[in-house]
Amino acid sequence: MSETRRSDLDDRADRILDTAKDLLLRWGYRRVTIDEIAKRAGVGKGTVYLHWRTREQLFFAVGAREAAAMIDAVAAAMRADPAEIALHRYMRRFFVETMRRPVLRALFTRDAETLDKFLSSPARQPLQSAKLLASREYLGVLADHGLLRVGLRPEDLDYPLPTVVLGFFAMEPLLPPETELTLEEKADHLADTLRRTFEPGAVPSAAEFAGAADNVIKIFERLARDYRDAAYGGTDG
Amino acid sequence: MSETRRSDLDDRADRILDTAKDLLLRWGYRRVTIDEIAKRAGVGKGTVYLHWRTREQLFFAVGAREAAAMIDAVAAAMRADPAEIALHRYMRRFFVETMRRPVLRALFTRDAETLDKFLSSPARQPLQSAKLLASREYLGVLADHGLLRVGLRPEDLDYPLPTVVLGFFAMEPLLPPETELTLEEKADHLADTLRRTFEPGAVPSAAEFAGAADNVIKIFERLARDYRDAAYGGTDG
DNA sequence: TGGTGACCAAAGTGCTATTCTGGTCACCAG
DNA sequence: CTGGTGACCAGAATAGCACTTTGGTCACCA
Repeated sequence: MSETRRSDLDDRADRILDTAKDLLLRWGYRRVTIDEIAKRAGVGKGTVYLHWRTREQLFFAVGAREAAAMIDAVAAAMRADPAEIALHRYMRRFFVETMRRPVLRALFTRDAETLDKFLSSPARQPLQSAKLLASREYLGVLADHGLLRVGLRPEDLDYPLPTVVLGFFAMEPLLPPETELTLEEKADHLADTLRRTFEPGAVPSAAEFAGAADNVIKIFERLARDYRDAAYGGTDG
Repeated sequence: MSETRRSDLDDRADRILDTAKDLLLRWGYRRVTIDEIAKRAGVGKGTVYLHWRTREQLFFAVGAREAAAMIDAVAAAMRADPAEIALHRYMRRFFVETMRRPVLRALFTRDAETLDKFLSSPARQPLQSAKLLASREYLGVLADHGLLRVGLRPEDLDYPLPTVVLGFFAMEPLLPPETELTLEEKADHLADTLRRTFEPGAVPSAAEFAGAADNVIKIFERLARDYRDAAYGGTDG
């Protein structure tokens, strides 16, 4: 939430991204044209290309901005309650905040109609590594503060953690329509699974969370900033 | 593995299914024609239709027969060692045996090239419910014999169990090619997750497994039979 | 009477003409 | 002079059509 200096250009970028996001959700990736976005955002088509090099990068920016907002929400929760940095609490919130944002939900549940080839965008590459790095650092801090099961090293989670989380996203489109589970209940199951599988048996003390919270929050703030930079800087960095 | 009476018709069905499976794996769902299957199986095209009503049902039968064989392997392992009925051992083997059978692997990892619209086949409906029922019964037996965490009722697993398992299948196509994890290692992670999440902290005694094993094995034998019936009886039941 | 393969409708494929749209850049308003 | 624009163009997407393939049937036959 730290107010970085915002230029008029960023405001215009936001207007364009708002329009693009709106049309993306209403029409789906394929049907939205740059012309239409420019018209509705009240700018010339060329102006769009002053911000992003290609159509693909523009839509990537839509996703990156949403992701940044989602991570902001995660970091804010951690600031409000240090216990929120626990793996199961973090991933629980990650799940809920992602599913509540239509663009991200479509991304994570692979809504083909909305997203199409959006996924394979090569623009995601640099952010993928930023995300991986942040994840590694985060788990490192947890391990250092005894917030992972004893003997569990951060890299031990490289495979099983994303795999389990993926299951909860991938299950969404397969759930029968009459399912009565709320989003919160699903999130609880995810949290329960992660806590039992990866966290210590005894609940850590508030002091242990407090000691690690600052570092963890910094990691997520930086990650959010990386996403935002990727969204606006479009052309380079 | 119980030898049910096999007719000449079943032998012919097997020859056709063998051919269909072979071509399915080599050419993919789309390219395989009924003509080609009939020719290679040494029967007339009309004969294929004496066994299955549609092309879709024929390929469904290919999958059902594989599934039956996979469940046979699971049941055999349980017969050899009653401890194999534990949830984490069962799902571990389920995962390994599924991934080792190309047809099932393609099905579970959603290999689009091989399978295409194979998935949405309405013929799967009746087996889905058979599978669901078997799963419920199995979990019921586990609960009755103290092989689930105390307080955990079978229906409590309806959502989180398939969800976690799904993650391990869905992750497959997303793993970077240079991953060094073996199938066994992945299976170990799955087993570990399930054991910690759903099973009692203390390892149950051999007697507890032995008491439940007969019932559990019966459930899986019946399920295998249901799959086999669906594969051959094509037209009705 | 169980099995077959010629037959047919319908779906799929390849090809061409036409439309659409991402991306550029000469030009202009402030 | 400079940030912004929209007419313009190449190449990609789409529609339309002729032609081929193939799932499924059934009259016939060994």
